[in-house]
Amino acid sequence: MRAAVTEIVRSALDKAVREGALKAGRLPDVIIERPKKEGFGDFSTNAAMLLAPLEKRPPRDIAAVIAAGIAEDPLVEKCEVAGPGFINIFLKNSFHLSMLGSILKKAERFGTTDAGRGRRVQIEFVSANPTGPLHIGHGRGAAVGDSLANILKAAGFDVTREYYINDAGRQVYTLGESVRLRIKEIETGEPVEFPADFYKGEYVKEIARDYLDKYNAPGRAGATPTFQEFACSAMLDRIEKDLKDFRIEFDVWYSEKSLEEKGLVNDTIEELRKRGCIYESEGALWFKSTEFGDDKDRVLIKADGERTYFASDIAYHREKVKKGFTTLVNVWGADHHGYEGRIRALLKALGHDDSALKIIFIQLVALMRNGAPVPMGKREGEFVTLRQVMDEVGVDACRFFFLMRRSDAHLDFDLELAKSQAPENPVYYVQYCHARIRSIISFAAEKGVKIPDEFDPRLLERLDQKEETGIIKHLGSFEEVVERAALNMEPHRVAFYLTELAGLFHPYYNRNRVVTDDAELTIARLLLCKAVGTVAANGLRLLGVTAPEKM
RNA sequence: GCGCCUGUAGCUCAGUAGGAUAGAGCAACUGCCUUCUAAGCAGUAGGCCGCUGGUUCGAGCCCAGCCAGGCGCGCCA
Repeated sequence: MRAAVTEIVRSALDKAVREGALKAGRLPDVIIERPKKEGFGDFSTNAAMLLAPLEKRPPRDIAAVIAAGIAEDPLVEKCEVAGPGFINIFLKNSFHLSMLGSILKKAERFGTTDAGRGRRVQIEFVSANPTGPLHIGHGRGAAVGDSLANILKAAGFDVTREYYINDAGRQVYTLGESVRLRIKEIETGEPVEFPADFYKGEYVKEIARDYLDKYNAPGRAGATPTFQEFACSAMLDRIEKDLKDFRIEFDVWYSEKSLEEKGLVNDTIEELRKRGCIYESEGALWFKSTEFGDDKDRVLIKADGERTYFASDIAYHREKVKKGFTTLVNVWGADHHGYEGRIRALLKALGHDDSALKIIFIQLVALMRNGAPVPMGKREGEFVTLRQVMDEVGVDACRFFFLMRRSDAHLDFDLELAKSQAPENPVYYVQYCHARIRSIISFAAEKGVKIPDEFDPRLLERLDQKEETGIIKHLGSFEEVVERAALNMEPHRVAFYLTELAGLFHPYYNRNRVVTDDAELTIARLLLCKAVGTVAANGLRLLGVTAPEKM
């Protein structure tokens, strides 16, 4: 929609240059915006103000020339110069009506564009350590990552979802040992003393019991996995199940352990060494990351010969780059922002442009109940799990709430609000918009009114109320919203868009009867309703939220 | 101390690439409505966009400095 208007303005500028009304100098990029005020038209441009210094003429004079050209376009109702030199463009209602027609035609495809031109994007998210269940913070990252992947796909990118499994190193070892102690506890019936850094959650006991059921059964023979292997894989199963129930599936589960097994960690260190980015000091092996903008150099191999976590991370990111993605997205908890510098340093050290890397930081979630914070014991593994929250409020509300705010802003998640079937709950407000439309359509069907697949476009001219035009205009901006959400990697824009759409539709419904004795008007309004329902469903799908038929 | 994020209406938050008189929802106040499903309507009120300076035709947005809150600054993962 905006593209069409951009074209109109551009050709008016070209024409002015051709006719000598403007100098043929460099024309600035045409910026088209949607004015906040209705009186400023459907679109406006500040092109004249940008040209003023180059033309050395008052912006309003230039605006008048351009506006005259724009006004000649058949799609344009009128074109005015306003304020310091804005050009306000008012489109003919027929333009909006044809927009509605094209939305109905595109149906579930409406909202998809080819802005990404098939460029490959990898988005790595969640990547929680398999040492405990997913908590509420992981949930937010999961919702953001998954929805962003949907949005990028809709905007024409080729998206791969990836989960990096930290199945090597100290933490999973400790998990295995924790399970071993619990098993001992069960077998001996005596309480066992647990070291401070061991995992003490209930899930460890469950895994211990599972292990005993499976491998200590009488008459069992054959190979027995290590506690570590068993515990890690059991934890991953749980995580995968939680995610699946949260409607998230990954294309790739990438194992940290496999990096080591394939010798990729060594390869990466060797490559860095060849590039002169490695040195030894105090018995440890260092990556000279400060040469590439990091705060301090980083240890890869400790004096005791152990690798650091970062050593596998450099190998992992080297593999990502080798796969040929044009964009790498990492969704991290805000507590990881200190890692950005070293990863960027690595990419630069390997000779790559680090601007391909985009890191999205997810701020913490504060759970609230009726406006008061829910106390979250951080110690002893007593955190609120994603499972608890999605079981309590439902997946739809949970996902929507995670996506209602910018990722880098703190989120107050009110459990009671999320559950309530009340207008102040934005999830129900939006979903109900869809359900209500389905209900209207089936009511019409009962009355024998069917929505035709093909119709005379002139029928839509009955949609002549300002409110109706307003809804159509909002529908028309959906593609731009998806595109912007994709390019800026801000899924919350879609959630806001949907809340606004519902906020336009509900009042319209309240004031206007759709199914009436006026057959033409009924069809026209049904078509409008259908379009709203389609866009609501398309938007909700991007968020991973269902669009119910009934509520 | 250094780095990152945040600071916008009573509350929770939007604010498009620097544009015009800064918006929404909730809460509050006034008056209505009860429907194709109740999640509504009309109106009112509410603001030093953390503070100070700068950049320019124009700043909530960009720059510098301060203030406040959160997070991070290991040969931890």
